[in-house]
Amino acid sequence: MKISALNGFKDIIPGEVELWQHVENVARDIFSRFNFSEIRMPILEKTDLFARSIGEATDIVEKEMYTFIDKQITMRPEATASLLRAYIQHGLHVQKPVQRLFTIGPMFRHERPQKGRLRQFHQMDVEVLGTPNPRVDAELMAMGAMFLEKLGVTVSLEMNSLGCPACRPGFRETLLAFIEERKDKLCDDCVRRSTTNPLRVLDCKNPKCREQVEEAPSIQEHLCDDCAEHFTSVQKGLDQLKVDYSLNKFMVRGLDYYTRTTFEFITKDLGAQAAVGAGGRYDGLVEKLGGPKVPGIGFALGMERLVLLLQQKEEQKTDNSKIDIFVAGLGEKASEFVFPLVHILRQQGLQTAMDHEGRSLKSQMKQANKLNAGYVLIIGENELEQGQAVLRNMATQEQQEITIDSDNMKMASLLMKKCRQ
RNA sequence: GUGGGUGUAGCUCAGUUGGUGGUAGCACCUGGUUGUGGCCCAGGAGGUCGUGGGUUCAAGUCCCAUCACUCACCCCA
Repeated sequence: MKISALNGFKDIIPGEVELWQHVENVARDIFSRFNFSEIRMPILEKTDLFARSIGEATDIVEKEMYTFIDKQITMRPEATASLLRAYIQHGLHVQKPVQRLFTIGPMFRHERPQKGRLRQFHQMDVEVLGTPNPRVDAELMAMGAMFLEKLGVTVSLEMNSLGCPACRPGFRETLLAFIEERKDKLCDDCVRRSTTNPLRVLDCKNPKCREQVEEAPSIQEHLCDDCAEHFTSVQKGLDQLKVDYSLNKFMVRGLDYYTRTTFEFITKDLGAQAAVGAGGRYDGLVEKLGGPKVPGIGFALGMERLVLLLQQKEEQKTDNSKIDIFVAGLGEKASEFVFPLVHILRQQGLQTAMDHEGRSLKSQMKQANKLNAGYVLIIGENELEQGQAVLRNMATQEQQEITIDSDNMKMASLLMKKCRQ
């Protein structure tokens, strides 16, 4: 029986991994422009951490976590909880009143895989801890937009406010009353939601529910004064930074901890998985996890989704990988001479390849061509006897004779010069 | 957890009413050039037709089961 990877788990093989590196490189570039520092956390945490942060009643905690039951530890289903745990544990709030952190890595959720959704998936997670300032909300969204634009994916930004513990319960009641009136016209899922998470009825995909919900009360009109002021300030900030966005009173978020600002970067090109990035404010969460009473806001980008979008955009990304020099040794004697020389070239910093299979020169030339080598150094029995090797420039097809020096270091520095000029 | 679709070479796919697995394309190897790449030409290698049963003289093809993949629902990045 052939062994294959687990369902929902994927290898990222050469040819594809370059795109991932590209996404990460762009992210690190943009995030550092915004003064973010990287943090890396372990993948395993105590189960309780996620139960407390994400919410006991959410699907993620109820049935999607990879948990070692006997040890009460869980592979993280998202990054925010772990990041906050590290923030609290190391007292990062004392070192700096406002922390701007990001992390990149795998997350695990036992859901049924589909397009843009795997059981092991990768997120880039960005968090700002220690400031309630609505400008930061706008700044974060602007950074996300800048990153996605730099990558070259087109998305739309949608924003909403979910209020705070002062105003959301009131809205919840108003909404429940509205739902109760037309319960018979909603889908089964929505009837269930009305008891588990009424806000979720607002973003049901069912067209009939959408129709019903059209007239539903808007949370944006039920915010308390503080939340309303925060909400308008965020919008003002986005306007100042010239970030395109639209308000979506139906957008709610799945995780319990969100307060006030929530947002999503949405694409039409990924089927059911519309969100390539999403997040929001979570002002009570750090305290809830036993940390200082500090507000926070953050968002996550789904890397699989970004990579899919990039793959769709340009069918074949031209392979730019290139090596400096291919050393072709012909015959056993030459191979023996060439073997340590190649090592010196690598020590000197040249990307160097050679063949170990004793293949013909023609075959080795083909390999060199495939590797996109800048130069090929040809050394066979003849060259060894005459003390002259051939250096071929693959682009210009020009060849020149190089004196073979028994001192590999001298030979290497000569080749360095030739190859790098 | 629920529903639909698909499983043939490393990849993309042909395969007729059941009648011997394809000179198919890409990729790989060798040769055409005593020791010189891309293009071209010739040749080669590569398969338990997802797996296990069943029907039949005969199954890649029909039936059942199972596994995997995939899309969607739920949920979510």
